[in-house]
Amino acid sequence: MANLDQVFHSLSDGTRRAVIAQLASGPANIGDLARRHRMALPSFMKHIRVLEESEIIVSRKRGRVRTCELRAAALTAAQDWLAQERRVWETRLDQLDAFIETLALKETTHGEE
Amino acid sequence: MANLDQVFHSLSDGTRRAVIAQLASGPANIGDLARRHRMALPSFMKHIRVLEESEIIVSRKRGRVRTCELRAAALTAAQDWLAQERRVWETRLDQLDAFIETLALKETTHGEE
DNA sequence: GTGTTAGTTAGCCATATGGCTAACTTAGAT
DNA sequence: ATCTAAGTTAGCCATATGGCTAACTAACAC
Repeated sequence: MANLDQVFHSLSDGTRRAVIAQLASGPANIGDLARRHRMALPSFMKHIRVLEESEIIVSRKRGRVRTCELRAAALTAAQDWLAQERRVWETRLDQLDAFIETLALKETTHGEE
Repeated sequence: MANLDQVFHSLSDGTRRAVIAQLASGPANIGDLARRHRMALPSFMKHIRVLEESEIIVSRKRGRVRTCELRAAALTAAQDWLAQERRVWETRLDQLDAFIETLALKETTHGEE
């Protein structure tokens, strides 16, 4: 299962996010991907490996070309974590709102006494 | 504005994610936060600084205690990026489905000829 | 078979990361 | 005025990161 540390680490680099964006519109092989990022192949390969270890992409080699493909599951894990935290955060703010509302109400009541 | 590199980097560490989770249910001061993570204060402070530089939290000091609070905007930026990529990804899969559907239809038609 | 092409491996380098201790600075408490 | 508590700063250390070049391997093209 995708490890959040690795997934978020993968996402923390612009080159890797660009690769993800490209793969979202369909599989591609490493050469094509690398050409768009002015970077030596071995450097680029490190990014591919990071993405692969975090299970954001999978790749397989046929002949001498390796093609990469996006796996959505890891990204889903990241989204889920964020969504959950947002839920907690928003619930709290709602309760805070409600609390302030009751305070305001009381003051009005007092004011009318 | 929150920088995605920094935001995702912040999220790539379990300690920092735990801090975010705690702050989602309300502000807290650094001492309280640190106590839950068996870690020397200066080490913990580095995490706080990372979170602050990525604008995920803000903090201010009153007297000698510093209290931290979550800022949702940075997390929203991360969520938005993920959502956008998912949109591209899913659109493509839908089109792929549709394409396969038409293929299947054609075959059926041919079969009936 | 000789080249050429697509990846890969090995290894170098500078900087960043994530932990620590020790020593310092204030702010409150007595 | 002292003592204590909450942060902070400085600096050490091992490892990770993100880039590079050079040299190697394995396919495909002629």
